[in-house]
Amino acid sequence: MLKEERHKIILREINLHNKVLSNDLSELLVVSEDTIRRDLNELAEQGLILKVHGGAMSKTFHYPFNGQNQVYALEAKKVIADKTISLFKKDMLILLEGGTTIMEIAKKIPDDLQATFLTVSPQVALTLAEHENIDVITIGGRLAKNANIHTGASVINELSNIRPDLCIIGTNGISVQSGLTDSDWEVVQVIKAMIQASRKVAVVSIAEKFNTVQKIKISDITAIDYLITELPPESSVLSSYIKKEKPLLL
Amino acid sequence: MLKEERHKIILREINLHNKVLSNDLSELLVVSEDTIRRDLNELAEQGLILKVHGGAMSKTFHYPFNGQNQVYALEAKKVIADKTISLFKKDMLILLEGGTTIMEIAKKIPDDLQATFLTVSPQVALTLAEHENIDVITIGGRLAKNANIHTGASVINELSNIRPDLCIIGTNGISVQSGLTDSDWEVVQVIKAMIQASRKVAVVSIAEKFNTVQKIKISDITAIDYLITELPPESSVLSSYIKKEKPLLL
DNA sequence: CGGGTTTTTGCATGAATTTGCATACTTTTG
DNA sequence: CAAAAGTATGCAAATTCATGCAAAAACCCG
Repeated sequence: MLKEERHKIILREINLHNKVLSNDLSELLVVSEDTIRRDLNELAEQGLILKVHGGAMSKTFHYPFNGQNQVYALEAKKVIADKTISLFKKDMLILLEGGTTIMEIAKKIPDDLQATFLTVSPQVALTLAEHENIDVITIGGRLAKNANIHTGASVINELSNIRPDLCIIGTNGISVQSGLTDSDWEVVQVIKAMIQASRKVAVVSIAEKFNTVQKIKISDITAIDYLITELPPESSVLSSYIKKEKPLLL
Repeated sequence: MLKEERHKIILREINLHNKVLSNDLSELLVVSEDTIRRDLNELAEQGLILKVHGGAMSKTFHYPFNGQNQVYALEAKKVIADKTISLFKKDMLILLEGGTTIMEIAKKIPDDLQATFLTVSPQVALTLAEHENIDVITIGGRLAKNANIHTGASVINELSNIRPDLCIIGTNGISVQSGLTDSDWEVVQVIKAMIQASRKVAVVSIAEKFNTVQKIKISDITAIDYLITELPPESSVLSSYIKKEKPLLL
């Protein structure tokens, strides 16, 4: 059997069934597993497949949603992401909302972090799934078209049954007077439930959103444990948000 | 024996079997392997064949993966998508699984269709959300990394509480003997529950997957109402799958 | 036909590729 | 954390390959 012939059969198997085990291939092609491994490595180097422990997978599944439009204030959001990730510890149960800032966080999570993530956003779920060592659980429900997060009674209900260590929400409006605000009633209900469920709440927001107010109130600032922006904690914009040392600035 | 004559025979052999071994050719044509090698090199230079270690292979057979990250057998899947969409009617409740074929369906749904879609795949959910007039409900759960669909007890449980009009599943293996099969236990449980929940079940699969068997059984062919491939319904490959006019071929 | 030229062929040699095994190492799993 | 499964690495045997060369065959043209 020619090597290239094996390669074709392997590619076919993967394209047909999305994944293969070295074990099965070695039986199917009647060669040693070493040879199969060498084949898989070659195909992976050519970028045709994705090598994983014990076999290989189709690349097709991974990240079809990368062609996103440009993210506004991307650099600031990356800074926020790094700060936020410093809160993540091993074996934590972490609840993530949706939005572009949260997406940056999901992207930048270190590959060696072991933790379980819950999210109401399909995009965030898919991004999280790229990291080997984390478990991803999606809280399903009606997909709100504008925000692309799951909403509705079932989401609220599921949230009432969990108790995450930490919850990260990106807000639409934040001000000392009105607290956290948003413009979509359904989304507000979900975020309220998220805050209610979690032991600690972190709000991530670029400085530009500070002192803006939307139509519907989510919560007071006092309910927030961490407030994370791209600015240094001692920044003057932030000082007015602090009452009795809460929230903690990062 | 003239060189050109040998070349013709070699090309015929390759077109016939898609590959040749230098060894076999040397016996067949009663010349030394060196000569065969020289022949193969010449043919390869003319771009007629693909020279590989130990022999040569057909060039045309060199696989339907055009670029990288491309969907395998995309055209076939688009044909399947069109056929499948013809089953969708106004106000239906339709349950979709995941996978590249289902993704093509999700993309091609007409914008004027009013219906509610349920899915266990974040990718499918996001794609569906692009269409104005449909409601999208994600069934959440633990995100299985390899298949990118939600699995686990919560998914099974949620599925037991709904009764969709139609369920579309893409299978991993399908054969008359073993029915629908897959290689991932968690995924199998979900698909079983999907079939159980739904009034009608449609299976979509490219013809290439027919008569392949994976390790875990999902269901018998008799549980399927519609079987949709890129081939015309009268195709001979399909006839053996029909017992008592079920499933209906599209 | 025939002699010179070109092309083709087979062989020898050493180099390169491929494969399976042994070993030590890493990852996964219960 | 220990057993099991999977992986990387080096190595040796077998096969295949490139190259140079000389003999054989084919070709050309008068």
